[in-house]
Amino acid sequence: MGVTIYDIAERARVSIATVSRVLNGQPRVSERTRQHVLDIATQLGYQPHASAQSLARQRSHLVAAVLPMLTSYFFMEVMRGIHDRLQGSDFDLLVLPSHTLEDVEGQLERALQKGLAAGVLLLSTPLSADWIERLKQSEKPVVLVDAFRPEFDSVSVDSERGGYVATRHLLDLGYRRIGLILGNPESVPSIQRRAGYLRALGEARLPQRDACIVASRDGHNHGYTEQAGYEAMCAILSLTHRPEAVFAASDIQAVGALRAIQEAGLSVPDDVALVGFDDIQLSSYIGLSTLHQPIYEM
Amino acid sequence: MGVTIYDIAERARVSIATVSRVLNGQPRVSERTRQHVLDIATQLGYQPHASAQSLARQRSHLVAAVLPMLTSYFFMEVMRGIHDRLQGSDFDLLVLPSHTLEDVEGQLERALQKGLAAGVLLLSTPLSADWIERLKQSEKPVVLVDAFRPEFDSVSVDSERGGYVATRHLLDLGYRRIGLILGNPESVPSIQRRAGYLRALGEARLPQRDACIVASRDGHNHGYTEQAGYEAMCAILSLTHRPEAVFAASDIQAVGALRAIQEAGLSVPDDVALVGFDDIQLSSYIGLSTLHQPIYEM
DNA sequence: CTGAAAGCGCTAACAT
DNA sequence: ATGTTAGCGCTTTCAG
Repeated sequence: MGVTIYDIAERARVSIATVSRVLNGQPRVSERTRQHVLDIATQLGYQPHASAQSLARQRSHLVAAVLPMLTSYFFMEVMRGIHDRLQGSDFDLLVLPSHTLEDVEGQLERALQKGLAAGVLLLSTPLSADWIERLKQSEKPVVLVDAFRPEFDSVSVDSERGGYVATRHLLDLGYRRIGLILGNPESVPSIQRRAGYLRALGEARLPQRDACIVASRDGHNHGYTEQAGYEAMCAILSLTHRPEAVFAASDIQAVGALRAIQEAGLSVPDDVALVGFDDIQLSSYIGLSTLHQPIYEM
Repeated sequence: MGVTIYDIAERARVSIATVSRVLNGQPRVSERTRQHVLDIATQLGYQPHASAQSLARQRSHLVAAVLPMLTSYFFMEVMRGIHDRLQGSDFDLLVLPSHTLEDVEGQLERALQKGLAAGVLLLSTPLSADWIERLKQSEKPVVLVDAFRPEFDSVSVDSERGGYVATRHLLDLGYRRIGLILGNPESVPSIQRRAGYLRALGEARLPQRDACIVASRDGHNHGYTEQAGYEAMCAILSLTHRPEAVFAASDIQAVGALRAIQEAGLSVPDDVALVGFDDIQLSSYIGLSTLHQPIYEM
């Protein structure tokens, strides 16, 4: 069924060691046998057995990425970024997505499993002190994306900037009471967008009212759902001093928020201005600013 | 560095065979030793070596998914679908994304590599007769998603329906000359959306003008880019009988198309109506209709 | 119920 | 330049 180096060795009348050397491009082989072995290998359609190779070499060619399923745009961009850098590196990508925060631990466990991945990528992943310790002791290179810990190499996505820009936009339009709809409060992008939002308000010397900030506690998709947006907007609409404008941290939540506004018999933007974090429009602001070094390390 | 079954065997004063049996929940072990071994295993923080296990068992716990990077929405939904069904199956997902059609072959090769993946998932992937043959001989279970070949199990995404609904919508609004902007013509979703578009026109007994259908030949992201949408719209605008409405097969292309319209000094929808395949809005139409059986097979 | 031993396919000393 | 051999960590007969 599967062609092994033994099959090649037999046909080529050499030892498996020689075959291995040829296949790995090692020096101490005569040009003649090299060609011969190579010919037979292609002729037989040989493919190395990935697991056997990993076991013998004591290292795999897989990179595990633990990442939350947030908005599709975010997810896709991150995948694209990783993929582009993995191109030609002969590393393959193992994705360990997490719908909820609870999923994360299991996926981290997976990512650190012996003999599975050579390196670990953590995307927008909240880490407990406990896990930081385990990651450090894991011997595997760990890179954080869209999060920062002094202990690890990291790459960041400027979610803070996105939050700032969107809020600033509303301020420029003249709105003063601005609400904010976030995903789960522990979610890294939420924390950052919130920071950007607060920075914009601070610069405008406007009061920061906690009641205007509504984060979702629904764990599903880390709170980045239409339903979460709907509920958050309902909460905001019921405030005494209702905000004049609302910034939803993701487009999917904006859709839910819009529904809430309409059901309340209000209109956009006359009664309440609504700015979704329209992923496509704002894409230019989100630019992935990468630190290349860590990637090459793996 | 890594705890092996030898370490456990030594501490537990049993053979590695027994340890293996316990760890695999096999029957012929006394309850006493079972507990003992289990205790020591957790105490030592044992984790099986993934590659060693795959090699010995002659099967891996990985599923390879070859998928094109189309629109983020499509990508995400598909990932979500796969992930949900992989949940609890102890299979992990290896993603092999393709930016262009040329990438696909390399990824297919990867997916079929010995000892790597236990099963292969092909998403919206155009297959040559050559590859169909190789896939059939690969011994691995192959499942097609958003594509159909009698040779394999398949799951479909109703792109045809999406194309139909969108076109129908424009017809209902009274438009008669409707243009269509697609991704690469070979791309499966393009083919299907085109079919849906044609069906809608057919039902309305309207002529099908090929000039109104513009597919992208830019391989990048299979033609699903802002630039491709822009160019396609430019081509459409230059037609003698310019369409009154245009349906772009993806939202990202619609953005490019919009830019083209504006640059031409025209307005939407007065001069040209534009319907993007707004992923969020149409999400209900795209529903993944799944065939569960193949998944369980793997 | 448990242990010894033979692989799984490949790599990497260590010979020759 | 090439072959022999001992693992890599785990599973799985086959004996007992």
